[in-house]
Amino acid sequence: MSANTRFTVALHIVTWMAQASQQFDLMTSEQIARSVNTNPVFIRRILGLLHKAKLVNVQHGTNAGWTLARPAAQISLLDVYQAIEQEPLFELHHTLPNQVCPIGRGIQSALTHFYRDAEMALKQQLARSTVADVLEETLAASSQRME
Amino acid sequence: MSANTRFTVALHIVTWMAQASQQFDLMTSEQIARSVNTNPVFIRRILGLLHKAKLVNVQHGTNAGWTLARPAAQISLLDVYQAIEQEPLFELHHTLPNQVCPIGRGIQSALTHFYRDAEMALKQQLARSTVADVLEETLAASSQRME
DNA sequence: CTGCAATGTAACTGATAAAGTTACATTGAG
DNA sequence: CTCAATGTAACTTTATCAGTTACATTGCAG
Repeated sequence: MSANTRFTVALHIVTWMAQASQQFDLMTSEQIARSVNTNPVFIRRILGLLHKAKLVNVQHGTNAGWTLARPAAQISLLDVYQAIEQEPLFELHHTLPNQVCPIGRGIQSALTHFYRDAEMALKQQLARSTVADVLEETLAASSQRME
Repeated sequence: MSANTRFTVALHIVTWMAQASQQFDLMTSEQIARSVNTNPVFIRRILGLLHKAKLVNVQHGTNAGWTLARPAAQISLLDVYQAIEQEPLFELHHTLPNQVCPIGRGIQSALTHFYRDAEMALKQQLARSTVADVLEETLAASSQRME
C-alpha cells in the first residue's frame, strides 16, 4: 500500500538496539545504519521520532549515542507504530466530493467511522507483540539461514 | 500512511452505485465522476479493478455503463479492499539489510510474520461491514448535514 | 575552555507514485 | 453504420520517499 518503509526501519532499529545493548553501552546512528544498510541521516530522522515518543534515550557530546528507554519486552509494536505513523491508515478524497450529491455529502463522515474501526483492529493486533518477540524471531530466522 | 485514495474512491463508487441503482439501469463513469468530483478516467481505472474482482458488471456499445454485480449487502469492505490494494500493508526495506549482521539477516523474515498477523486483523474487521452498511451511514450523515 | 565525535536539521537531489489530462482505438446495441 | 461510452496509453503535475551534503549544536574528556 504505502511505499513507506519507516515502520520497518524503526522496528529494525529497536530490534537491533535490543540485541546490541548486550554488547555496547551506547549505539550510534552510524552503527545502526550499517545493519539497516542505509544512511545515518535517515536513521537519525527515525530515531528522532522514537525519541519524541520516549522509546529511546539520546546522549550528546563525547561518547554520544542511543539506548532503549525501557526493556524490549515493554515496547509493543503499537508503540513503535504510533511513534512513526502520524497519518491515518486510509486517506479520504483529495478533492472534496460533490456536496450536492447525497452520497458525496455523507460518504466522508461514514468512511471515517469504518476506517476508525479497521485501524483500531490493526492497532489491537500490533499491541499484542513486543520488540522482544521480534528479536526472538529475528534471531531464530537468522540462525536458520546460517546453516 | 498511504497518500493513496483509491480505496476511498472505490467505496464511494460502489456506495453511489448501490444508491443510484434504484433510479437508473446503468451508470456511466461520467456520472460517477461528478459525485466523486474527479475525472472519468480515474473512475474507469478503478472500475476496471472492481470488474476484475467481479464486483461490478460492465456493458459496452450503445447504452453502455455499469451495474453492481450483486446486492450491496453482499459486498464487504474487504471485497473492495482486496480488489483495489494488491500491495501489502507494510513495506519491507527497499535495500536489503546487511546480511552479515544477525539482525539484518533475520529481520525481514520475522517482520513478514508480524505484518501478516496485523494485516489479517485489519481484513477481518473489514469483512464485518458491507457496502449496504456504508450506504446506510452515508445517507444518515448526509441528511443530518442538510438540516 | 578547547577539541571533537556524535547528534539535529536544513536544503538539495533523484526516483517513484498518485492522479489529472488528452487522445484515440474499441465495443456493440439500435 | 452510427454513436455514446468503455479501455488504455501517453504525458504532465505534484507529492512523497529516501539518499546526500553540509553545517551548527551538544557536552564530555583532557
